[in-house]
Amino acid sequence: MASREQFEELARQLSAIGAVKRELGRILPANCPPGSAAVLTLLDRNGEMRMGRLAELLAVDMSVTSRHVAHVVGHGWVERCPDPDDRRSRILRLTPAGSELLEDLASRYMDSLTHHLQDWSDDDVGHLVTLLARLRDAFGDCRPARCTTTRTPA
Amino acid sequence: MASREQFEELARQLSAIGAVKRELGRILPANCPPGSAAVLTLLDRNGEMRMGRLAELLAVDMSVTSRHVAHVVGHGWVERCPDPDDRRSRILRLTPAGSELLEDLASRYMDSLTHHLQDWSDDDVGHLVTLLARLRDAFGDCRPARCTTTRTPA
DNA sequence: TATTGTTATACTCTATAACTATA
DNA sequence: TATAGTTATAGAGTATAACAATA
Repeated sequence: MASREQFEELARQLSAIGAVKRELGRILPANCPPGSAAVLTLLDRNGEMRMGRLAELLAVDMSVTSRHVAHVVGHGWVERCPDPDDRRSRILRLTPAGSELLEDLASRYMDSLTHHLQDWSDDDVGHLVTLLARLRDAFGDCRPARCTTTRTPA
Repeated sequence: MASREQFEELARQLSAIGAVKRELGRILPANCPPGSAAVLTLLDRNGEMRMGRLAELLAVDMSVTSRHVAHVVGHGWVERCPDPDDRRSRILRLTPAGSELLEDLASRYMDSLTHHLQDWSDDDVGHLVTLLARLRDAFGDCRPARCTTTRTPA
């Protein structure tokens, strides 16, 4: 188990890493904010899925997911298909235009990261990726608890 | 130099780590949003400083810094002292109340991180902290360029 | 009655631009 | 004329709550 000082330092570094996230966000196309990029990436990685599942992967409330999805659907990057098994639900699927945009995003990330991480070895990046994945995993489904309380029946 | 796939994966993990940051943000006291916590932490770590320097450390525009500082000053956690060397400038200094709050924040981070990172070794955390610091460093001062253009003289 | 998803509203964070006061 | 900092305004992200449609 790590020390208190280490945990404080970790909290600090996580706060500071926001600058890197913002910088990577700035290289995106003007009509594709980071939230949209996240949706497209997850659909590409995990295949078609329903809103609820996407909200889980994004680790945000479904209302937030709904807004992000509305944006990418509006741009033709994702389509919302009816779910034959449950008519309340909708299946989200990447369109060819969405895949094309993802290619563009990958190039942009590549450009920025090769520029900033010139002296990083393959192992350095691999190690960081592994630790970040492990950290994310350690927090599991950490979305705020939805208020499931049915209005007091009487 | 790392591969394109690794860089894509890094971009993904950085996006996903937002969930961890949000979760850590949720454990803060209601009157202390993450932006305020960041200001207090930096003043604690680096000692008193001017607005411009703080903006640099936060890696955000000075207008953003100004808002955050107004909040912590409003709560009595930081004081803005006149700078004897330059009357345009103000020196920011942590107050005793600010130091006290930082103690509370450290406990909260400690609680949450010990809970989530139970099976992490000292080395695991140390390694992650080191790599995050190096990543942040690789991006240097990545704030958006201020528009310094003097209105076209003619 | 519970669940899936949407919409309305509010709050935080960030950026741009215009402004004040010094230098 | 340039710099330090503030304020006004706008856009993106997220959370809560109320709602509609379906299970």
